[in-house]
Amino acid sequence: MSVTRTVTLSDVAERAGVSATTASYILNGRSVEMRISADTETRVRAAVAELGYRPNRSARSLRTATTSTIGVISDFVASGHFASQMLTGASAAARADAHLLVIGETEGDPGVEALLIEELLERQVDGIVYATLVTAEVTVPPALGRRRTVLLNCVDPSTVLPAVLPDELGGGRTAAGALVRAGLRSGLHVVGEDPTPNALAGVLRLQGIRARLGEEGLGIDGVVPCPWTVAGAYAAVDAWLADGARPQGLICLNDRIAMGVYQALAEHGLEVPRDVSVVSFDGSELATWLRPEVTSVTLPYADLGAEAVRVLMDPGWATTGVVRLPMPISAGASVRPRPAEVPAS
Amino acid sequence: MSVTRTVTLSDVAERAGVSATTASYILNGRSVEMRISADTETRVRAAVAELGYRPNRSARSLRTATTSTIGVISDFVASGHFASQMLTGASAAARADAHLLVIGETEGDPGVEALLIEELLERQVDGIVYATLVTAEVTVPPALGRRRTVLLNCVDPSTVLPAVLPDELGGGRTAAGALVRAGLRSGLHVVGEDPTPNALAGVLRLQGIRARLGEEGLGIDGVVPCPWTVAGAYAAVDAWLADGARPQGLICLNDRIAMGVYQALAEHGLEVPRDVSVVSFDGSELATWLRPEVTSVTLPYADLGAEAVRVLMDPGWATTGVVRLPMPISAGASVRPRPAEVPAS
DNA sequence: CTGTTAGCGCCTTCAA
DNA sequence: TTGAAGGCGCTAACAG
Repeated sequence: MSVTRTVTLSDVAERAGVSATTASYILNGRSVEMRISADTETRVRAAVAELGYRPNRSARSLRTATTSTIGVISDFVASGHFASQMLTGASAAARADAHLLVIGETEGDPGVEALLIEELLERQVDGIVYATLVTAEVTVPPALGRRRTVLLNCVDPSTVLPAVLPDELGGGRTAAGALVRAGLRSGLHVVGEDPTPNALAGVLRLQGIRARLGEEGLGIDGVVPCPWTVAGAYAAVDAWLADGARPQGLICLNDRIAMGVYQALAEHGLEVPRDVSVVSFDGSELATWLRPEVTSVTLPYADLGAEAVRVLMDPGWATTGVVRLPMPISAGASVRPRPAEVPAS
Repeated sequence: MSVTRTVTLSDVAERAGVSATTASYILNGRSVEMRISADTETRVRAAVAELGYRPNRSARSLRTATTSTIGVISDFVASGHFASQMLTGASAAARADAHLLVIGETEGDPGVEALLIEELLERQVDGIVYATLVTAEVTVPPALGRRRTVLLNCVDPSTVLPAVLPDELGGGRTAAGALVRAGLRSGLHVVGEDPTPNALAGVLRLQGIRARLGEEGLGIDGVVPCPWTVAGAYAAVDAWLADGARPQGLICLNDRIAMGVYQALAEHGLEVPRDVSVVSFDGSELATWLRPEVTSVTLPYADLGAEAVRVLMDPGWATTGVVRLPMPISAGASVRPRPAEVPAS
């Protein structure tokens, strides 16, 4: 029942009858390079197992000035309902490179943010991922200039820092394309409106939608403005329908809006997709919960997180620029197939 | 344009014309205790600012054997849809104590789990929070025995480790109480069934429901078994209603089930709460998205996370035992008020 | 009140 | 192929 003292590398070396140097080489996978005898290696590894030796990273970090740790600064990503997938993707990518994530959630407070960045820097993280819940333009704190940094789901026009974000423009095109392919040519409306000043998603999605429709000589008949919430969308669309609107196709700027739209349509006896085709954005679980499941252009959160970490680790890091990841469409049953296609044979 | 060498404590000391010891005392807030002159302190702080000094935690950790870092081992918490709030709560509580969180998401793989625990231990984390997405019984890996550990949202019957989880039994009572208070005395059914073998939530909620109803001389008329998903609940309840069932009150074991139930009820022309009162569990955002908003017994995720960290930091840690946090009810409009109450005046 | 000294555990040149 | 020695940056006795 002795007090369990920490087992150090020299304990292992002693036990194996070698010097700490030799043990260090072996444990760092340099035994071949150092041409260490198989026998020695076996003895050292045995000693490690018997003693339950575990390297002390603080010591190693002090010596090597690396920590195998990546810092994540985020506003609300961790708490976010599905943006937390960014963390998962990042975590998996980090692990693939034997790194761990230290997270600092700022809850949107610049003071907290500055504090947490300082905290990460003191901890000697090998790099920092600066993530935002909402795709937006930001100005990163200057303190980050001193450490390898990648922006996740945001861009800073004032720097050349690498950034990873979804291809919202392409996503907009994809959404519109789904309606075009279904043969819809009129009565097309967008539901939702850009909520925050520096958010990018809404603007770009709308732009993509217009571009794609334009290629077909089409356009949207209008935008039903509403907040990006279920209740907000319901209220706006309910009033709009009560006013006599009879749309053919609705593009909802996110899945929550789609849910509100479904509720409003039901209220007015309109059925999806029989009376109205609906397409949406996010590709969240909510999309699959609706009846019928809504076709949604997916925000590839996990991929974004993983890619950000990959860029961070990449030697060519500095010249990466802005990476835009595709937004795949997740097909539901909310778009009425083109009539001609049904009896195709 | 010199190469920016790391600024060390002795650089600061030199600049301020004092020894490193003195500088260290000052920066660790021990200047009063050490009765250091105000003038000296001022000079040191000025030097820190001028040089942009930032302490190196690796060195400090090596010396003090503490890291101001808490490790979190979780299966799917980070990616989880709303359980990620546990992380937020934990993060906030940790920050309140100047700690940061290092997360290791295992994705349910025991091999990965063992690896990540090792990784955390090597990094000398001050403590470990072992969290699960689903409230369940687990067996924690033995490696955790060597470090201060708290279980979050799970218990390990084979150990005396402190655990923090929701009071599901009380939650069940609360849910049933909502229906009792509304004057419902018959036609009460539970929707959902325990999905996984070691999950605790379903069993305890049901038990709480039965206990509360029992106090009123009531009972549930039956359980409509179904998976804890929207589609699963819809299918089960739709079939059940088609069979002629006409319930008065439904207690859904989670919010997704409630959504499926709403869909099925609508399909059969039944209105909430006019025809059927509905109560549910989770208190997720989804609950507020339904029309009418469903009354839901809330899983206090953020509190759970915060409490786990608090327990971990507590000196009396070892004797904490199992902490059960209350599940508050979030009132919606899905329970029909007792008729007598309407014309109360 | 402040400075001197001695490591924390590990990696890595250098010498053997 | 292995060992001895030094130091990463910081803290904490112990002296003055």
